[in-house]
Amino acid sequence: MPELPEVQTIVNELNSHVLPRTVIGLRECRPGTVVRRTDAPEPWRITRASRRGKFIVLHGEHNIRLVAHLRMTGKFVFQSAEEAEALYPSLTNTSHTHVRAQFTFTDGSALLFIDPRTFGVIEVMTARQARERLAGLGVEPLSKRFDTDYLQGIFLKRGTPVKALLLRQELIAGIGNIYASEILHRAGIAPQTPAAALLADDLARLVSATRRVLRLAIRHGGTSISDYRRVDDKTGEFQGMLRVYGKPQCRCGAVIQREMLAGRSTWWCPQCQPLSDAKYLKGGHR
DNA sequence: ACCGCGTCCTGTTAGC
DNA sequence: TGCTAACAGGACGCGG
Repeated sequence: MPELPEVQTIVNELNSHVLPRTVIGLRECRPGTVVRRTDAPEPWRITRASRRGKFIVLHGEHNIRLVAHLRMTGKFVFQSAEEAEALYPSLTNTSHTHVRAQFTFTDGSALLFIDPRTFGVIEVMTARQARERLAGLGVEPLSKRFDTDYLQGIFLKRGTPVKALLLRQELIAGIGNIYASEILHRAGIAPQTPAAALLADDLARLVSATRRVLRLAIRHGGTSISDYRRVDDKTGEFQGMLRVYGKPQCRCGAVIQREMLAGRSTWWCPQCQPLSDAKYLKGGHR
């Protein structure tokens, strides 16, 4: 589920509503959810949260970092001291099911890690280990390094459909299945287009569409398709601005097509994102 | 190097 | 209505 805009929204809300706080307990409610690569002597203070790709990093004293990945269905839900106390001592028996881990803070408040499909993980590690963990990620699509030159480099001689490459975290960090479709639609590029067949003009539109879509989505608190919720349990608002993902019809009137590409459902408008054979024949950039 | 597939899980929905 | 199968926002590892 959570892609860059959702993860950024969560990080922003952790920073504005939850952190800094001091942890007196990190309880693993389901084995395998919390991976301890270093000791975190409690209590310890979490000062702030940051994002790298789709990872959430919680920065703490004693050089401790918590690196969390929400995968498909993970979410953080904050409980004030009053809310947490009302449910004590049946901590797992909260109004939420699927609580996989729980942070308890010195002021009695709590942060729940909820994840029905249990793919999500929270890793406790040192700052150095965290750097290594995240070292393999590609450029941040909202950074200056993400430009047409960069795309040209990673698309060079690749016949892979451009959408499959947008999803590769070691190339570009943070784009997932929904935004890949939305970005390509706004760039006017068919998802099946072989990456190397994109022209300089296409790359420029792809860069600007990526920035535009991700920024807009962040501004609207992300996309809530089914179970994504913000830390305060509110929904995001970007789902109202989706143009192809899950849509029957494009605003241009054409019927939206759906196809499995690289194992993921892919949505596009055949009219706004034409498959141009002429481009392939020319091949390469420029 | 690349592709598709199965895998980790649970929940929801579409179809019979 | 009730059962079953397909599918779901992610990522990794395998074999071809």
